[in-house]
Amino acid sequence: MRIGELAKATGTKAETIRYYEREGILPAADRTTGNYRDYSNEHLATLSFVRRARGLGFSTSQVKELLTLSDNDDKSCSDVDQLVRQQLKEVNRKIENLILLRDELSQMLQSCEASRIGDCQIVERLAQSPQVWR
Amino acid sequence: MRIGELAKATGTKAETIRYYEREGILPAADRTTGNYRDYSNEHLATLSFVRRARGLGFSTSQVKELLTLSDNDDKSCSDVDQLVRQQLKEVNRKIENLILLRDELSQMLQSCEASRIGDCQIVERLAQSPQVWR
DNA sequence: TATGCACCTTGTAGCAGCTACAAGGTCAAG
DNA sequence: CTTGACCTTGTAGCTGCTACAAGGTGCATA
Repeated sequence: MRIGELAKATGTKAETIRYYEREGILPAADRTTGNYRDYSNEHLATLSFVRRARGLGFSTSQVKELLTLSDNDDKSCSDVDQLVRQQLKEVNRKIENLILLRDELSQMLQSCEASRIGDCQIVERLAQSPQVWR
Repeated sequence: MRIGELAKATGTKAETIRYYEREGILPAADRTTGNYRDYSNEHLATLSFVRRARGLGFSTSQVKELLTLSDNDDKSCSDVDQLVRQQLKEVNRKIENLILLRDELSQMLQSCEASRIGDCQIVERLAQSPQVWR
């Protein structure tokens, strides 16, 4: 199948697929006589895997690791487990930070609604609140 | 005050401060005879504002807007309110996505612990699960 | 006065993960 | 034989910094 078809099938832009090839994330495809990339079902499966892992927040280098691991059937499972655990931790960290952030933002909104007229309390808050972030 | 001092005072790298100047986020400072940037307390206040807003997840262009708004005292409050509301919405969206993501990741881990030996269930899941993300 | 050292200057390139061109080649339908 | 959809490579851009390199400044000390 050509790049456009693969793109459609996986919801990936053709440019992104070529980018993955350049980066060694997706193996290079065979070429047709007209020099078009010619993808196999293997490619389709791998690209789906890649997109899924990326969608789960794994970095491209983590995705590469996952792909390598999933190729060697022996001893890989604990390593994969480790990667997933690490990613889960990271996601939890992000969630916590975002919740703090959300609380601050909604407090801002509340303080604004309290002050009908006059100086904007939000701006004040932005300028003065304690530096809780990060 | 020189850039290093401002950097320390705000927890910002000097390079980032110069970047903000280039991008028109922070106004350019006066120069000393030796061509060093010489910052005022106004700059300090503005940079604190910028860092705080960035820490709350506002993009640099949103930060610019906020700064412009906070300069014109009239009619600005509702615009600021709008920006904050928009950002809050964005943050909530991110939180929801991350929670979905977390659930998937922990399900993966559970399926892995279930299968003591043999093929890695995580890899299977990565390859096959429905495309829930995004 | 010389020298060392911390600090500053500009300019440029790099990071991730794409995305968006431009300029041209291929191929099937009409 | 032309049109138009698709493909090719190459390069530059996006966000928000960060990290150099090569050189200038300013102050304390020998």
